[in-house]
Amino acid sequence: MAAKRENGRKNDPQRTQEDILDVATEEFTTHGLAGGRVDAIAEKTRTSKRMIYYYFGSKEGLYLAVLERAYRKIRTLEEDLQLSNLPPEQALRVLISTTFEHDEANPEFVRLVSIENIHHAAHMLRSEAIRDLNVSVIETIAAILARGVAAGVFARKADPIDIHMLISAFCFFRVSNRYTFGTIFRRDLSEPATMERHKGMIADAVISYLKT
Amino acid sequence: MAAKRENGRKNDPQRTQEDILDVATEEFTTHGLAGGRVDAIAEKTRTSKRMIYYYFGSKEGLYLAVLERAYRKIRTLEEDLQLSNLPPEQALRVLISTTFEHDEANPEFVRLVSIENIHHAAHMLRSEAIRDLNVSVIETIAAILARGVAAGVFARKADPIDIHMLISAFCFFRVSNRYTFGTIFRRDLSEPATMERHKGMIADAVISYLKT
DNA sequence: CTTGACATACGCACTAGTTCGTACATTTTA
DNA sequence: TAAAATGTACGAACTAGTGCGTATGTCAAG
Repeated sequence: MAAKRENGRKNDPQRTQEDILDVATEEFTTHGLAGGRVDAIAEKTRTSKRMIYYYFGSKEGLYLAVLERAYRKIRTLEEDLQLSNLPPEQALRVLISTTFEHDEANPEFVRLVSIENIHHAAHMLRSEAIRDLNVSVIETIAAILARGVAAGVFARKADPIDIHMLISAFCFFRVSNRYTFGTIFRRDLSEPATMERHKGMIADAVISYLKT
Repeated sequence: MAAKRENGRKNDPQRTQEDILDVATEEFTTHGLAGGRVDAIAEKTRTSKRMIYYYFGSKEGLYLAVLERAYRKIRTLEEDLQLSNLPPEQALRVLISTTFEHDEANPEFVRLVSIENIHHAAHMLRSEAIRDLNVSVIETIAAILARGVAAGVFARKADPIDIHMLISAFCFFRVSNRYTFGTIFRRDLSEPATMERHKGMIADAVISYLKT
């Protein structure tokens, strides 16, 4: 919006807040909630610590803002996916691909969710915006499964939430457990060839499961 | 080993250390490494903070000891599993069942691994004991897969580490993401009926994948 | 179009409380 | 008595949060 002038201050609340959230996301995802330092965030910001408290009230408030922004980002990406035209099997493959690539492309989000689980999802509980999410994915899957069963391509009547979990678990784990898994098995999970193989594997596993 | 006498102190270093480790495990798994408080651990212990530093040197030293003990506990459990007598498909089902139940029975372990991943597996790297683990599982899976392919029951030549990941991801995710998943989908993952269904699902998914 | 009043945006430097770690004293065991 | 094990009390450093003063933008009155 407004260009930055050389001399003197230029008020730009929106940009200041975005800047704080960017830095805070980085800090929290690499050190956790308790491990993240407000002073460290302040230092890496264009602005000061005082501003963090001015806008977000507390460390927890800042963390919650980071979490909500991360979820909001996803929602926008998940929405426009036209699957009802595709045949069931192909629709499912597209959905799985999308989930896979999404987790791969958003490790900060994956890490935030991991952190939330360590804290028993305490902050998510307080945010209605977040809870109401993800439900759309279930409806999408339910529709695909129903079409598949009706068309006779899927033999098994599976629960859509279970299927979502089967897909999500694999895609999420690849990112969330990248470091321990990589260390133990000396394997780089972010290598393109490995990624492609894994993407194919989870899709084949889900589909062959449904066909049996 | 040594019984506790009523009057006066009874030196029992082993027991003291075990006690500290028990409490520390609880503290770290519920608050993370940075969030865990040494003073809180000391208070819940039969002994004092001084002893924590006497035996473990530092907070990180204590954390590492907790981590190593958790891994050691697993190794002992995983060893005696006689699968080479069973037909491949059944052997795989037993292995999957074991993994599933193991993760379910050891949420502290799952949480420690999650915490390690947030810290980029930095502590695991420094512990040789931990790195050399898990390799036996891969050999077990490799043997089962080879037998299955030879016998013609498995059509697909899969990589054992990939298969381990497919299994492990699902079992791990159910426990590690219990809170966020439960919150979003209002589903209690520790319910017996749900557990049984999921255990069957992951086994069926892996096996139908290999048969395709 | 200038001036001044007021709300919002911002920064410095400080405080109160916490947290890891230790010096020192003491007890138990051998 | 020496060595190992343990308890108490304290300190140095860190960390979340704040008091207070300043800059900037807006809008209405002159």
